[in-house]
Amino acid sequence: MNFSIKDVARTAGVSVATVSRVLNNSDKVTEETRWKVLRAVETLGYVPNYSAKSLRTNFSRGIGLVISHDVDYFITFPYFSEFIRGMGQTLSGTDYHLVMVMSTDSRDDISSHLRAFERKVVGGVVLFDVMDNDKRIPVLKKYKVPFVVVGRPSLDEDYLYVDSDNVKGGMIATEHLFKIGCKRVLFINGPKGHSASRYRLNGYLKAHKKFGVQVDKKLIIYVKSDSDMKNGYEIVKSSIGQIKFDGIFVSGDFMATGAIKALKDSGIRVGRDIPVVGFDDVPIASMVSPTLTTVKQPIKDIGKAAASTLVDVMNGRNATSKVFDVSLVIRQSTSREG
Amino acid sequence: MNFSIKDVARTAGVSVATVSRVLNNSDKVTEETRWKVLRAVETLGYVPNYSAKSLRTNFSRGIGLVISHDVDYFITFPYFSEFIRGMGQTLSGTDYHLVMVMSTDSRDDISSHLRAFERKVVGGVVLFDVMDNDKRIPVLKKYKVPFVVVGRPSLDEDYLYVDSDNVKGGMIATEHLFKIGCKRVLFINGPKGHSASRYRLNGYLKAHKKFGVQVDKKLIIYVKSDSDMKNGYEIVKSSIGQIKFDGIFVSGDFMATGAIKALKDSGIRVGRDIPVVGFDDVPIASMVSPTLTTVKQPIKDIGKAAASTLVDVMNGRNATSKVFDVSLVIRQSTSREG
DNA sequence: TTGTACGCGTTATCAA
DNA sequence: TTGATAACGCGTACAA
Repeated sequence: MNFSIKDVARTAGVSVATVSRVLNNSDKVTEETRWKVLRAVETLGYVPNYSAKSLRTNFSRGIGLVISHDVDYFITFPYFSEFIRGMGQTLSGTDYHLVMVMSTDSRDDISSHLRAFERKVVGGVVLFDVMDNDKRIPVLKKYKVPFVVVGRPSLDEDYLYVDSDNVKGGMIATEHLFKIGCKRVLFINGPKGHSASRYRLNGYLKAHKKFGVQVDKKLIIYVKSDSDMKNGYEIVKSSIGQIKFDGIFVSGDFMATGAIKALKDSGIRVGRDIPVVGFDDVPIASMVSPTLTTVKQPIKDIGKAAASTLVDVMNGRNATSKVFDVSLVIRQSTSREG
Repeated sequence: MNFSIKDVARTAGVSVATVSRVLNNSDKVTEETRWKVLRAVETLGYVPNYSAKSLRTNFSRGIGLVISHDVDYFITFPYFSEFIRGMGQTLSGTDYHLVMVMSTDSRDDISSHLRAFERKVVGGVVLFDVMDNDKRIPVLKKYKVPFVVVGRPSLDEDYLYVDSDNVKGGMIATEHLFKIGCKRVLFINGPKGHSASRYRLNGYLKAHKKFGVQVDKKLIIYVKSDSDMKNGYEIVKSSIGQIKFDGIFVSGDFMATGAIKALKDSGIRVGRDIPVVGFDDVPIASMVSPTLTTVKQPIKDIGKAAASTLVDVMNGRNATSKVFDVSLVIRQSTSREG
């Protein structure tokens, strides 16, 4: 039931070399032989064996996404899902496929990436969840593994990346809160050391400068591990009474949902008393109540760009890094009417 | 930088056959030669080439998950994310890897699965999002593609599946609503034809029988396409005033979130006026307000079982289908105090 | 323009 | 217990 290139050759009455040439539309073949071959492929339902292809060409069409065991809950974040969806849309209809490697290594260990590449399970990798000066990058370079980074973890940007404009994001979120009268904006940022956290903080500070507001470092809080809803809930819960604030900027909608719940549970009116701005604009943002004002990132587009950039690199085409614009989506959580 | 088995053999002073034997701990080898080989592997940092392995053995360690282009948003559902996470946890530390194939075919087209299998990109597939009497199943059987089904789409269960007890789920959800005084429970079910929808309806009907409540077919609504939050919102919105109901059972937390929002937007108090029960118990269920009473499915466990079952099948071991228990998690959305 | 023949890295068969 | 070697399906250098 599984035909090989030989069967096609025999059926078409040509040599395997010719079949190969037609299938990889290389070299010259007459229209007639091309037609004969394609007809044979069709009748047999021939499907090329990618293992053989990969072995022969030393090239794999697997797009690697390595996920460390200890942070596998990352998969469940709406941001990540949407990102993968974007990659999928780019890869759809191509011969490339997404390979998720679940490693037992810790998140900053590159060996799983390397192994997957050497095994030819993947032909390149997407590096996400990157830290400042991520140590994995130089290693990938050293071993010549094609890769693309989601985010910008270092200043000497000597690698390909796709990112959204986090500085602008942090800025417009904070600005919006200032504009509606906030003076002391609590900033629940992502984990310290994460590149996105740094850029967003930058934007937050910029907005302060622009509006002539003094920065109070006590208002800047980093979540310990990765951002999730519980963090948002607990941080706000414990901040109430401890720190004075009249607005909240949360680095992630999921967390913001938790923050809002904490306010509500404390009898504080979201919007009227304390406005809240999130980040990402994932689907739940428009379904929670109050609906969430947030910084919209084109996550799907970032995923698409990551995939196409990586494929380009894998094929030796030159590609360029991209930074995507963000925008503020104003909803109920910053409405003073609420 | 990429060593082959030959290099290992040369370094260890043995033949490639011996190296292969050691690496696949087949056959007999003396402790001494085994040690020599392993040492050589270690020093060279040898990593086997899976393409070659796959070519030779006609076996692929890719666990296939085919996603149709037209329903790719499925990826973003919390249920799916958690499911993948479960699979990942089982696969972590093994040589198997998850392969997501984005197809351009429609969802009931099996050809992408077949192609991925014939290409040896995957060695088996997970079939999810199945319909009653899914036509893909007999085809997979015919072509001897190892597979496992998530759900139970047909009565002659002549295939391996993992599922949760949807009948019980539908039953305990409805029962709970009856117990707190509801008489007319609006049931927003998944799409018609989906196997899970059928089982949950079954449970819904059973509860009616048990409590001696007449079933009003007008109260049973199927979402058109796949369940999402908007469906929940719009269905409830348009039902208010049209149909009399005093409780809602929604087949999915995401949709339930939409349903709750619709009630709130209409000035109806969730819980006190109209209690709502969801399904799944995804993370947002405990973060929305009111928090959501829901049927908890062990989604991650289902994912784990799907992966391990498929690996068993791929290796010719015999495996058994599994049905996972569900339970009711009572929260605020069914509290009369709310 | 087309065909022959080799080799990619691995496993399995057969001899030794 | 170990080694030599054929074969898996494919692409390509070289020959025709």
